[in-house]
Amino acid sequence: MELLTIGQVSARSGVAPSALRYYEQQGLVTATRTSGGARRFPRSVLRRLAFVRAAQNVGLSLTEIRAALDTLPGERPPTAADWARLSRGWRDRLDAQIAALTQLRDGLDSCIGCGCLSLDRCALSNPGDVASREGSGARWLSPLLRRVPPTSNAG
Amino acid sequence: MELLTIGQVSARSGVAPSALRYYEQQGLVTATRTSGGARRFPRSVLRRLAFVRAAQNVGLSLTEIRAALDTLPGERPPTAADWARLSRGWRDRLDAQIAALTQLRDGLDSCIGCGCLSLDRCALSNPGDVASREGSGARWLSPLLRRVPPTSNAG
DNA sequence: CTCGGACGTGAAGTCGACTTGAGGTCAAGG
DNA sequence: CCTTGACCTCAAGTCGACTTCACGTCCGAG
Repeated sequence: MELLTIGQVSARSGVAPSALRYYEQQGLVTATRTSGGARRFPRSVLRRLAFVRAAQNVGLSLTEIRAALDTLPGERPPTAADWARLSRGWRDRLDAQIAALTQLRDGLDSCIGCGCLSLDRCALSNPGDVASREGSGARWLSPLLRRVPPTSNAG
Repeated sequence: MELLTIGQVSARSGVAPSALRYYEQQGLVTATRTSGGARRFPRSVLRRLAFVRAAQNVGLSLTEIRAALDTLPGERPPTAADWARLSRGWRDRLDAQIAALTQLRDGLDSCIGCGCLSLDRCALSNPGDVASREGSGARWLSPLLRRVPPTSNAG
């Protein structure tokens, strides 16, 4: 069994068929077609999906993930080293996210006592001390802590 | 100057007028009206907005924030202790978020070497070891690390 | 009296990552 | 032959937190 149906890929990866079709549309995965038009995925799609999943957890958008995947060789199958290279940059991202959250928590600790919540001075409502520098932008938490895909039924 | 116009509130809080109208609609803030129909906000709205902002940074949805705000007394103006009470529960949330991210990062560290990215075993693509337990749900990172409001122009 | 600017409203649009729905095809089994 | 189930496509819907738009109003200055 060399090629997988969309149902098999879905079952093995946990990614919904509709999401797989969407991913194909977005160029994140590719599939050949049977004479009848049904998708057939190579086994390697599972690793690709794992990468997508991991990248999402780190906070990358599908666009960014696509860009990363596009740097894979293409002729030869990607090696472990390829995957490692792609995910190396994530550490910084995670470190930044953790730092931002930690700062927020520490701000919380110091704020709980006073209940100040001053728009200007409180580390909670204005973390990173970035506020009111210029009129235009970049207040509050930078877009470091971004969405992680909503896990539909774990609410 | 006891009451503030929407423009003044916006300028002092960094919250766009459209957002302020939206917040009023959602019951997050209240405003009286002039004879002409223009909103007039009490100064206390600034503290409320700071609270909203902080709660968003911690990852609460506006619905949750509204629920929290609804527990405020209402007759008497909220005290520092009130605000502190509301934000006390956030620490756990932040701790959980930090823990999840840290776990993810540590998984990354151990994965970068091998580049495995196995759907089943890799801590990166399958953090928390929750996977493949049951067929239905709750794989991947739980919805702990959720959206932080998109900071419009800080991209 | 007119103009500009700040404000009002309700409806519709935006973004990301999908899901849902309607309607159709294909292969296997009874 | 007919059904069932897995698959297909394309369009539209969903969710959250807003923004944008089109159009109308109020107020003070000139």
